[in-house]
Amino acid sequence: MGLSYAEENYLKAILKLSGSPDGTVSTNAIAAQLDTSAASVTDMLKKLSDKELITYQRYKGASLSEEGQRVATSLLRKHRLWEVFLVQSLGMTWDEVHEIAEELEHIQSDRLIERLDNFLGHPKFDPHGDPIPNKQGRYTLRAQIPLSTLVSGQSGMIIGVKEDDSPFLKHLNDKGLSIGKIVRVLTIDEYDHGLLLRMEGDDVVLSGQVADHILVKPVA
Amino acid sequence: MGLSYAEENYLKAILKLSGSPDGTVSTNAIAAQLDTSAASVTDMLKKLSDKELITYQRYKGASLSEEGQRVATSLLRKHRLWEVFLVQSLGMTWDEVHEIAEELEHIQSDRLIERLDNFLGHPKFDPHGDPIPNKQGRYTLRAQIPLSTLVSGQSGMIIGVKEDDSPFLKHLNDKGLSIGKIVRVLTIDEYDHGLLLRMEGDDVVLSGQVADHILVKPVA
DNA sequence: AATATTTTTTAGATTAATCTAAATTGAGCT
DNA sequence: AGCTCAATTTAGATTAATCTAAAAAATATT
Repeated sequence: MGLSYAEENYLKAILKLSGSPDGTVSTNAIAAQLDTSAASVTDMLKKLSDKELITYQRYKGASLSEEGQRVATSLLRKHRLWEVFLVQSLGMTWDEVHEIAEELEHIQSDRLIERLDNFLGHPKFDPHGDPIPNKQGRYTLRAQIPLSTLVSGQSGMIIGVKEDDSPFLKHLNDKGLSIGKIVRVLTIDEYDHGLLLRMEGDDVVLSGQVADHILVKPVA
Repeated sequence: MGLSYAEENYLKAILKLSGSPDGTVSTNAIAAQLDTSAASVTDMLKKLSDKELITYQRYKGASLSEEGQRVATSLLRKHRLWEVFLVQSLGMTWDEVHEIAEELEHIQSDRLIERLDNFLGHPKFDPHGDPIPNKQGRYTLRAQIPLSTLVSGQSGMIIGVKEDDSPFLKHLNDKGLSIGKIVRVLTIDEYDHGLLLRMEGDDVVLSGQVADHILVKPVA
């Protein structure tokens, strides 16, 4: 028997919040992540615990079991593969694909996903620069650091973002920033940490907060 | 606000059963189609009527409203476009795509569907030979007749099937029958109406019932 | 250590979709 | 017109997921 959308979303939230695949997560943190009440979370944690998808102790929080990790990682894999498809094949923009992938990730068919993976050429990263777990749930970690940590004169290739929300991604798009682009830091404001960047000849101004949420790979 | 999966499935069932986009459908027919109880159907018909997606009169049956037709046809469009994608792009077989498309058709995004349609080259028919409604809900009807109506010596190109269920499609696959193949009727059994066909040099035997569910376009 | 605060859980209700069993309606047949 | 029977609807329950408000446990503060 498959899991419900709700159950799957809880597992994803726990994986996301635990950061490390292991690690325990509080009821309130999950409630905030899923924008629901703590009481609902408690109910669901009991159910997931009964199904042995998580380890749960009253008042102590929850962590994914082996099986729970498997399921959650598989959802991540599906989500990210669909995002690649939407951007690469259908030509959608990276700021509009997240919500659609949020629905597509629940489609039930292992065969479909393996075919899709093959069709896309086994990509290792999604359009936001996040790594795509392989069939076994393993994924490469990429050397990525916030753009805000570069020093004046240094260059970096944009490989991802920390925030997934649409307004933020749209903001980047508007500035011409996207995956693969190489930027060079011209100046950094000492007071507010705002950046002046040069990208493909154009100069772009970026606030410190925004630069903090853009991930780059340093380039020689 | 979008509709629930359940509501969408009822609209699809009504469209399918009414044959002609108009035409009224009985409670029991819907219950049989969706493999549910008549009582459940009554509940749902009331709800859909409140939302003005159908016209419904107690004890008299239901028919789609303008808006209901729009929604149901759009579902058909999505279902069939996804089937084309699964077969054409991912290389799946026509007997395994129906159930997956059954899930994919509920994904909410008009932009996604228009992009997919474009990506696929605006196909007019799905892998089962069924016409794909355009954005406005209109679709071409193709001159298609059951294989069982051909007479001895006549040839036809396979363009579709009446049954969508997997065992049936698998059966055809096993016999080497698929969309686009041209078959010639060699003999027809007078007693049980079984057929002997020639296809690409090979001879294939088919029961009358099966031939009745295969759609062909007569070929000179 | 005792108290105050925060977090989490329990209790009790609600909504959507479904079920079974019983009552009602409509249609066909003498 | 009256009767019978199938089709349909109503009544009353059930399950999953959610909510609010109140109680209980854990944590922090004095």
